[in-house]
Amino acid sequence: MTTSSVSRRVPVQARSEQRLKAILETARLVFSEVGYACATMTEIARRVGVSEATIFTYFASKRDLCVRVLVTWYDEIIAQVENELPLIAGTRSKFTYLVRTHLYRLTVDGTGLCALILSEGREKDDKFGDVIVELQRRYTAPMMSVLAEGVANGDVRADMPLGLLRSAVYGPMEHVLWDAVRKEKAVDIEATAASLAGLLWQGLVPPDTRRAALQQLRGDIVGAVKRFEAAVSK
Amino acid sequence: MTTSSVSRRVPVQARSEQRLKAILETARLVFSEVGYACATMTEIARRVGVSEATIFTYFASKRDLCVRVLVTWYDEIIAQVENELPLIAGTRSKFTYLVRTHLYRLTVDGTGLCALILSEGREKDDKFGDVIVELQRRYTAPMMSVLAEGVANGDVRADMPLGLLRSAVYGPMEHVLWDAVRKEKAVDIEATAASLAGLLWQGLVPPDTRRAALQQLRGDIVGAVKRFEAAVSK
Amino acid sequence: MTTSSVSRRVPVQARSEQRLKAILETARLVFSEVGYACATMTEIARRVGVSEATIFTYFASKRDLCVRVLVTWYDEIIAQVENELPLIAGTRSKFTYLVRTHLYRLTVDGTGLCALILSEGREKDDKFGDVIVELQRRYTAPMMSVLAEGVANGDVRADMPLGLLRSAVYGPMEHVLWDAVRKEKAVDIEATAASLAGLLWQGLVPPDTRRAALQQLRGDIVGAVKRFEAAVSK
Amino acid sequence: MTTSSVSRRVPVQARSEQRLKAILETARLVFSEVGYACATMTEIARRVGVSEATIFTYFASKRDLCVRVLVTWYDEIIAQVENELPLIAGTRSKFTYLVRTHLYRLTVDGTGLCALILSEGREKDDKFGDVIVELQRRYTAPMMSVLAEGVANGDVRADMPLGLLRSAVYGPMEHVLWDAVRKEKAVDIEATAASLAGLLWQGLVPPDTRRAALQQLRGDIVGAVKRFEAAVSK
DNA sequence: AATGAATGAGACTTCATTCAT
DNA sequence: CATGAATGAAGTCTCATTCAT
Repeated sequence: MTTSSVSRRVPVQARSEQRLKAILETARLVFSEVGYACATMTEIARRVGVSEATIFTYFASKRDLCVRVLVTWYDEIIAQVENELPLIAGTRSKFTYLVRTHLYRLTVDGTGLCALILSEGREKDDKFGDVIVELQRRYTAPMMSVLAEGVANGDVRADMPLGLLRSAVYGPMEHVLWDAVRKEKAVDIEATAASLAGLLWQGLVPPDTRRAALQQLRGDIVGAVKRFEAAVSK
Repeated sequence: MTTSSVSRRVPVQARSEQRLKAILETARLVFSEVGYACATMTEIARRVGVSEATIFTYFASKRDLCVRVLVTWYDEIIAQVENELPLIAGTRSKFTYLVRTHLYRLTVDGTGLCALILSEGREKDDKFGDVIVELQRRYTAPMMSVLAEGVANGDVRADMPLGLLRSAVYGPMEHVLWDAVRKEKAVDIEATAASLAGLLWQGLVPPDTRRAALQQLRGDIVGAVKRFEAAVSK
Repeated sequence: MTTSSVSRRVPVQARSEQRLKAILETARLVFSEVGYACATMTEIARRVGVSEATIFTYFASKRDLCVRVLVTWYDEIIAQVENELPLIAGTRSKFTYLVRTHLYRLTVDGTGLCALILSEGREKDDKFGDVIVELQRRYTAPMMSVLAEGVANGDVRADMPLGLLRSAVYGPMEHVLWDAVRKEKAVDIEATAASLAGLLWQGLVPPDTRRAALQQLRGDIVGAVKRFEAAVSK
Repeated sequence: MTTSSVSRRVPVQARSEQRLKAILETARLVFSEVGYACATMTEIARRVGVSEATIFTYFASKRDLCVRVLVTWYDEIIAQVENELPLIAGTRSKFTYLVRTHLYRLTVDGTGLCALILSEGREKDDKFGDVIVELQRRYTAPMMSVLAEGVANGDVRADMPLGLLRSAVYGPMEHVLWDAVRKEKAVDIEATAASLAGLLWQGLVPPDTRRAALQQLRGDIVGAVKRFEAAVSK
């Protein structure tokens, strides 16, 4: 009311876009906090400061709003990763980066969205179609690449399906965060990320690394002996 | 249906207990499938083949029914573990057993209950009071003991909080199963359990034990060789 | 259970009658406490210590039970009054007796039944038919007789319809008791009865009896004196 | 119906306020007729001609609706009395005015609300908190003042607690009206008010008024005699 | 006679969604 | 574009009542 009469020169389109963003952000919060089923359009509208009807001029339905929230969220984080990951070298470094980033994201945005995805993503009557599955696939793609790469160059064990490795990586992180939320205690992201990355990486490296190390050691010794014999025989 | 037409000699009490069990089982299914909020008494009643009102003669409320479902489920699995675990010797064997059992349970009952617990366990307005938290604690107690024991006797790394280890263990399993559910493909429990247990265990052992020793040995030899070669080449 | 095997020689009929009485008494209590609508068969059954179904073998319906409760209650009090009233002589004494008795009854049984009658007796869809009206009529009959008698012999004012007098008498008593119940404070029946009876009786006596006579006498004397003075002063 | 086809120029706001009033009025009726427990939102909605849900956009709950009905009703009548009472002089005139006004109110609105207040006001589980008690207090405040005033200046007997006087005053009126409702016959308000006020007032005046009249008479006579003797002795 | 079990009908309440303005 | 108002559909829960045993 007060605002509209004074605010000049805000292009019509812009106002709409701001509003759209506001709704998306608020919805993200609300869905995060209480889950899809318990979230109400009334609450979202109230927080944004518009009427419920207004939301329906931007989004066709509650479901639609939720999907857009998820897509937006994923897009942000995927973009970030796609920007930063290439700057990092080494399988292990990349792995550690992804772990930290994931943990960071979840912590900042609450685990709500995560829970949302996990909870709602599994309904039989695929309320959200395959949207979530696809987003999840895109989101985990970089990690999958890193792991695949690792497998290829021998940094990562090749004796398990990649899918299992992915679970072994993402599972703990979600678990850590739910724990944190449940106990309402803050997580020391950096420390946790480092610990988890360490533990997981140790689990991920080929179990034969030690044998390999032995092989290498033997190679070294054999080489040294050979060189020694060569030197001696001169 | 089948029963009702000829139902003879079903002792009065028995009928009631069967009903109770039927409701519990059906409710377990329904809650698993769609979560607490989306599950409806109507649907549960429909599947059991009774009127909604009947359910309310057995359970005071939807919440009550759900709590009883969870308690029942946990009680079963906890009992099983408490029976079998003592028969197993060795930290690693116990660990592997617990992983397999957990995986097996989740697979058989669907991950629904698991999701239920994780989703509903985190609501601010503790709809379920501390019931869930306590159940969860009892359930994970054996694993925590095994890990603690391992830490004590040097089988398990001592450089991380136990809580983190727990997350590192349970997280992947849930993840694996959601994946399976999402893709509606069966899980080869034995194989998956073996793989996961292997991977996780490798992550759990103290990073410095044998490998570090190997590294040191190799370092020593390489150093010696170098010094020797240097001496020779002079 | 325990009882039935030992209790010998209680004639079948008697057991039934005891039970019937027990139900009636409990129902009276419950209806008194919470009113017809809020009273539940479950609660009554629980207090009596029988199953709900049992009550339905004694009473056709909740409504029926309630009517029987009222009839029983009225019958008791009506019988009492019909026994005692004839022993009392004098309009005013009878009046006072009735006031005290009414107050006493209501206080002992709680005002609940009274409220019940007043609340439920006025429903359009005469749930209770004319049962209540008729009971009420029988109950107030003695008081009406006393008042009519009083009017006949000049003890009670004749310038108002009897119905109004009845209201003037019973209204305050109910009011007093509701007040008491609302404030949860005990009523000093004797004192209150005396006060009320006094106040009401003073209102009931013909306004013109003694006072009017007095007025007239005074008028006469004053007139005579004036005339006399006038005559003298001339 | 009539409105909807042509509804022009009904200001947006107005429609809503009309609705609110319509609901309040209808609810007042329904609650009056059948009491709180038996009144259903369905019935109220049906009579107003809206859906049940609509009512819930105006009132948070059945209880809320009922409270608002009561408050509205009381506010109206309290306002009226506070306007008119100061214009009247003399304890007795004020008393009579209040009796007539009360009777009039109750007759117009039915005694239903009154019953509602009395019935619901006494529930143990203070469904309505102290709302009713407070309203009742405000409503009867003017009468209490008048009575207190009367006691102070000797117009009203001082030998009973005010509370008892209040009961003696309000009780009969409610009784009269219930009678009327039960018999579905109209009440001649003016006549009944006059009669009741007369009867009650007579009960309320100090019982020694007659003795006072006698005293006065004797005084008159003694005075006259004195004047007579004085005249004679001249 | 007594009852355990079951239920139909209906209560209040919530909420996503529509629509005229 | 924004919204006040309205609502249908559905949800949880209550309770008097029935019936086979």
